[in-house]
Amino acid sequence: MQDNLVIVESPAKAKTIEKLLGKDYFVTSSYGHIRDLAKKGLGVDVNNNFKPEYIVSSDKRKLVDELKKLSKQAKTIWLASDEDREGEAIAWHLQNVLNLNDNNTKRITFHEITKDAIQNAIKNPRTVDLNLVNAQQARRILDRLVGFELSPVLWKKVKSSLSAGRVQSVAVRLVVEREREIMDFKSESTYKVAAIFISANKNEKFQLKATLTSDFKTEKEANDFLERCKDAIFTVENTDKKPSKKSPSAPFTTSTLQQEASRKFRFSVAQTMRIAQQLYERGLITYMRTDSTNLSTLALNTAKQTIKNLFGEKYIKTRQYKTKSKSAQEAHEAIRPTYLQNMEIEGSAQEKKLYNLIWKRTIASQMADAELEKTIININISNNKERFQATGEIITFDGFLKVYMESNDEDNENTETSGLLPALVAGQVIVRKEITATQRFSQHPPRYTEASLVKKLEELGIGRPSTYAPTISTIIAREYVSKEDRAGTERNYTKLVLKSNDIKSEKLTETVGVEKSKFFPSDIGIVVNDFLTENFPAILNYQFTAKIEEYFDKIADGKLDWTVMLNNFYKPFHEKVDDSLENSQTTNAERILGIDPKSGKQVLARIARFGPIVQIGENDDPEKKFSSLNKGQLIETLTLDEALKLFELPRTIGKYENMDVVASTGRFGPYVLHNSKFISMKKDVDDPYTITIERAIELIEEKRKKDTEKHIAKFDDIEVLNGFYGPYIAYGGKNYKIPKSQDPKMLTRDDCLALIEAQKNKEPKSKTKTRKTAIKK
DNA sequence: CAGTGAGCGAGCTTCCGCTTGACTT
Repeated sequence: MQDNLVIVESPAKAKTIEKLLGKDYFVTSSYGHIRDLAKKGLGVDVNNNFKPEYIVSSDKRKLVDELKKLSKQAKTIWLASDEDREGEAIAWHLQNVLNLNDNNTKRITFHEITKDAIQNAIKNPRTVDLNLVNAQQARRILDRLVGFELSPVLWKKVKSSLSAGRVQSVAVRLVVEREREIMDFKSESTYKVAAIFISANKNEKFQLKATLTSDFKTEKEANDFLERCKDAIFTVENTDKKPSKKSPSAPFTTSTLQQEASRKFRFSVAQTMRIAQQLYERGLITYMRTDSTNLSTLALNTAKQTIKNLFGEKYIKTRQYKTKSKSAQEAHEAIRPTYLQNMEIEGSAQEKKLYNLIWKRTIASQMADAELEKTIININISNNKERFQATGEIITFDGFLKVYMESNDEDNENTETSGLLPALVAGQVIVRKEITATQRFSQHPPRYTEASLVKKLEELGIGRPSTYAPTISTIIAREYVSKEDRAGTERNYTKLVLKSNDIKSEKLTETVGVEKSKFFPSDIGIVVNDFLTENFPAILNYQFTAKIEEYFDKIADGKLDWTVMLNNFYKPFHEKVDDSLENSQTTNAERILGIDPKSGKQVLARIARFGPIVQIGENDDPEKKFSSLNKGQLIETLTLDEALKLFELPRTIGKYENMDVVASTGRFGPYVLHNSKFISMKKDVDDPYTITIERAIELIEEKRKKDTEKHIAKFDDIEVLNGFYGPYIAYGGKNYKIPKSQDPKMLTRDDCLALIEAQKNKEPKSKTKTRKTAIKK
């Protein structure tokens, strides 16, 4: 056993550091925090200066025993957890739980895993910084108090098992408020005018695209303008050339990586993190949970060399990026390839893609600015005060654009910029070839994607790199929000075209409102948000986290006592909790929609035990009827007509083989019911309100055919079936794989039994798993 | 899997941030 025991947070990091430190050091890891507030109850004694009750979590007990043993054998213990608030707390917990002595325990930190940095750290040890630890305790305890006092209020006033917290509740608020902005949004149309000009001289050939600098509100105005253009003379007023520059973006942090992977590859944030973790564990990239844009000197030098080799000296520009977020704790580097000279790696398609993206972003960040030349040509209209403008942009030096271009959230369809413009001179007359006025509609603010929500949270300083993905999972798991697609609707628009001396008006249609993987709030999400913003505005305030972070900073600087800070927060907060438990209304989002013309009874929408419903008849009406809302419908926006339509299902549409055929919508979408068999309707093809008996029979027959194909063979109690993932064997309620080498049609009973036996033996030992990720009931 | 929509009320639920596994379909 070595004399020196070094404890870091992550095992992958431990491995690299051990290599750098040599044989006198044994490096191991704590796997993050080793203990936490007690799970049962509050875990904090609010009447005794917020004394925390810390418990080593069950899945860490073995590890802690191991660390205890190792620390007893070592002469010196080096606590090398991260340099931030959480890392300091980990060191402190280790010291306490492992009963480490002050005289042989040393706290070291480094933000670069290089031999120099680590040896330097070893030379300059310190003791655990209790102020920083206290800032972490304050953070931890405040989050516990908020979460564990607010959630029970929701259980009582809204629905059991709900949750609230400093981070998740604000995330939900963002989604709900965006949806409300969209509900209130009134789309307005304008007429945008674009023209194509050609030369007045027949020997000179060019086409110049230009747009009018102002829009028209109505079709009449646009038409009048085109009328005037008929006789107008178009003259180049002036041309203007301006050089401009584009600079590369900073290297990746967790959130920018999530955003780019989402925009470029449509990865979910969890997916991105999973892939990045694999790259990290294989030693291919630096740590993937970071808010730092910092690059090590080693990385800067390798980048320089790599750029020089690939593109030449003039593409190099060494840059050090300042980390934007104030809360940045600079414990890590930016996310970058460990070996920048490797542009590509081996691995799965996804790993290759993500790695290459990280490589490009890192290399680009150390490359020269791109140089552009922007040309603007203003075109005067003889009988109009408006003017046309053509803009062109050419790249005079590509610089970093050679490897990387950041994607944009908004698809900016309106900005039309061409490349090189024809060389025109002021005073030159040009001729119109075509002028069009197209009706365009203003768009509602975009719904959040996973990545854009993360971006927004980061801007507000809410959440940390390690929690962005879990926060998204939580608000989905609680069913406050859902990630959905929407088909979009058709919209008519008008286009006026002036060609020669005719103005033609065309009626066109376009599809609008198509959504892919966007966040929509649920009814329960809306109710919970409204309740919380009404009763606990301070906590739901977007600035709340930023404000308390200032206090945590003061605690870390030793300028504020953490218990004083907590007391100042907790007293009014807890009073509000008590007051709310006592006095606030329980809420079920009830909304009266109107009167059912058939029965004359009241129609009402509300949240019931299993979700949102509409109800015809008062609560005390013994003949009241219910129906669930369809997917995508919200209580807040449901109309009386939509509500009544829900009661048209289930619908008997006819008979087949002497049995009723019923169309309806269930939990899994629209279906046809026949002979007590359910057959799903085809998405975007069938509609339960309009489906005919002929089409229903088609579906029934189709299903039957599929079912017969499903059964490949049957031997008494063993069946060979065709499943979603291919053929398999079903026996005793369990499924077994069929190796690719065997033809499922040729299997005998004995073959099957052999396969079953073979797979039974290597059945995995069942481990008890209890993690918060499995939140579903 | 394609329903229910209350009801006695017991007993449970819940936070945020550090870390990796071990589940399979």
